[in-house]
Amino acid sequence: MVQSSRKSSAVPEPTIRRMPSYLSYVKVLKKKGQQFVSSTQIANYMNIDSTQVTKDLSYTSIVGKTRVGYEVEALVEVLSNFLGFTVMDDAFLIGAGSLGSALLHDNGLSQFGLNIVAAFDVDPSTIGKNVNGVEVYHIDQFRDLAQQMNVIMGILTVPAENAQTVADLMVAWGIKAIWNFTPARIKVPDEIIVQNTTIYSNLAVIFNKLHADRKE
Amino acid sequence: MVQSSRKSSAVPEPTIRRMPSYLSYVKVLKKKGQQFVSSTQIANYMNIDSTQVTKDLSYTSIVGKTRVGYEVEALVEVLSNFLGFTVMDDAFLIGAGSLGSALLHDNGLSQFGLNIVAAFDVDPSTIGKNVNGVEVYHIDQFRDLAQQMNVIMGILTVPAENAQTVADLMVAWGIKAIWNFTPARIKVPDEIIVQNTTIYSNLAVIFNKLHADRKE
DNA sequence: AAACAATAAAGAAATTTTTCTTTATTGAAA
DNA sequence: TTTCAATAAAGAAAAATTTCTTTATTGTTT
Repeated sequence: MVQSSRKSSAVPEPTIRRMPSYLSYVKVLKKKGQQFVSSTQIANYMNIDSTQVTKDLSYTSIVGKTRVGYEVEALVEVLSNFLGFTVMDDAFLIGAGSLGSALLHDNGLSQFGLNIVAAFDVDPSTIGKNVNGVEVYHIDQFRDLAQQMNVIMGILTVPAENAQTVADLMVAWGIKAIWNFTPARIKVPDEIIVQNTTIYSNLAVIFNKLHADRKE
Repeated sequence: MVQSSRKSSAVPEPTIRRMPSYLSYVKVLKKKGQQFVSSTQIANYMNIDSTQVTKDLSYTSIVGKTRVGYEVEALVEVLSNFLGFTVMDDAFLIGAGSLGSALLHDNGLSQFGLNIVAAFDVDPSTIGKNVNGVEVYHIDQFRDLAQQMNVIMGILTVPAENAQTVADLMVAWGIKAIWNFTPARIKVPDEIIVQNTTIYSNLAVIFNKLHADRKE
């Protein structure tokens, strides 16, 4: 079976995944007043090879200076832009349970270009509440609000068994991307972007390493 | 700069990362009473190539039957064991803020072999509370409890600026693996396993795809 | 009973990603 | 001023991962 593969971009996904960490780090340096940072310094922080950093940064417009490194301020600027963190995108969050409200509490998201404008649930005890400045509505109000609000992303934090149902609603209501925090794999039309984020994969990786250690 | 690379295992990490999803899915099938599952079916669910599934499963001990597939019950068993989800490991969680308590509320973790036995914080308003059955202690009590409890993993959900300090404590107190949910990159001795889990990487990937679409 | 179709498995090929090597540049030290 | 060392950048090589191809098997249909 062959999978349809939209050549997502010229930039390797591993590179994209490392960049937010570079950015976090360089922001700290900026705060400290450091003016230049070398690939070696970033690599040391990240525990990766320095040529990896150079190569990753070569996908952006920044150019480093031999023997000096990259200008910190410019690098923050360039990375933020490159990653799309400077233009704010609006999102809805559906499922205001424990994970959902943790995300609502995470003010870091807005720093990375994501603005959660409203949350939805079906649980009467959460509806009407205001979580860290975000109003929780009944899910039936989703459609009306979505049209008013020009929201392109839906954050899916409902129980796994409801994931597909809610995803279908999201698609019907015009969402472009779904950030799926449930372990369920949802089916959506090709043009909809889905990003699955499940922490259990990470747990598996840890256990695998722990186990390997035990065997050695 | 060359990085020390402990050849973590013979099994590719991407494979390890996909396996928990296979497991989740096959568990659902088991509940439904389905007796066999083909690589094609799993691949279809996961939206990946079916040979990928076959190859991934070949790292385990299971053997499929031509024209039939894999026995569901056996597959659940084999995958759970392979991933180390059947032996419960004990963990401490440090930082009982919004993300921390979301993790405490996630009963799925115990299904995947992780048992959070205690939580720690410095905030007087959370100390002494019981979150979903887990007691929250002052961080000073960490050492005593760690020795009593044979805990091998520390879950790090403190603010980024405290990550290194707390990681140092964890190491000093004999933890073997750190699951780092902060954006900070921590420095620990080589033998300590660190797994960084930051959701912002996923956000970057989504934005990258959204952007690519806009450009097309 | 024979032909067919769906599948697992193993290995080869292709692709992607990382690491290595080389070169040129430039600030700092001698 | 000259030499040295640290660095970025580009390209080559290596390694890892995914996809493709082939083969053998076996349930189902004719």
